[in-house]
Amino acid sequence: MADRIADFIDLERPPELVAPELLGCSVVCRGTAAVIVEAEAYHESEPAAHSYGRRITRRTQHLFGPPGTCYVYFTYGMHWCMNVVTGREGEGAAVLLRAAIPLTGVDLMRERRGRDRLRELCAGPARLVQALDVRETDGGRSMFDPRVETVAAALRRDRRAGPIIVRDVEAARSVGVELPLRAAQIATGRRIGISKAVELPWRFGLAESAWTSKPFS
DNA sequence: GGAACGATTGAT
DNA sequence: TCAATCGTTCCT
Repeated sequence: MADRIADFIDLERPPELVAPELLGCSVVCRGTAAVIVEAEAYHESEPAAHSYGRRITRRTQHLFGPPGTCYVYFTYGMHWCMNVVTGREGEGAAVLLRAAIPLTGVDLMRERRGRDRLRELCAGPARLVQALDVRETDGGRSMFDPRVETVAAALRRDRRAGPIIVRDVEAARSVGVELPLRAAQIATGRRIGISKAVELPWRFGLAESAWTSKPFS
């Protein structure tokens, strides 16, 4: 099963190469779906990463799992964020999903978020997790299944199933994202909310998109 | 044991 | 600009 993940996207590479390829892919979870427009790369070799210094704790254990694993963490005493593990098992690399365009189950998202404005439902890592109802217990599970290739198929899974990522060209097109993306459509910049390794341009996003957590300047 | 600090968000 | 809020990290 794990070997077939490579048929989908080659996740066994550095996060700064995987992150831009996740743009335009759809995350589907518990009756909702959204198209990814912003993501950041983190690697154990730089101090902004939770895996820096090979710190393997209860919190970070899934960050060292096989590529495709979901890493969910709690922060600021109240928020949860989700990552996709990349690289080799035990490496500690991941891509933080930061923003997406709501695609399916918008009413559910509004209910979960307690907010109405479409623009703010999935624009931010903790907002995205809340809108999709991603849970702590989803950590450690794979976010890829080669048998599930479309948003519709992902939505047909067991309602209790956690987040899964698909590359659905039609779904992306329905919210104005044409795949494959051209290089010029991918913006890069400094990662948000960190105080170390701030110079790395490892934030990736859909250029000019109104759906990112912050504009790329 | 204790202090400081978050890969954030929403209100002022 | 600032408070909320609590697990993790790091120091004593």
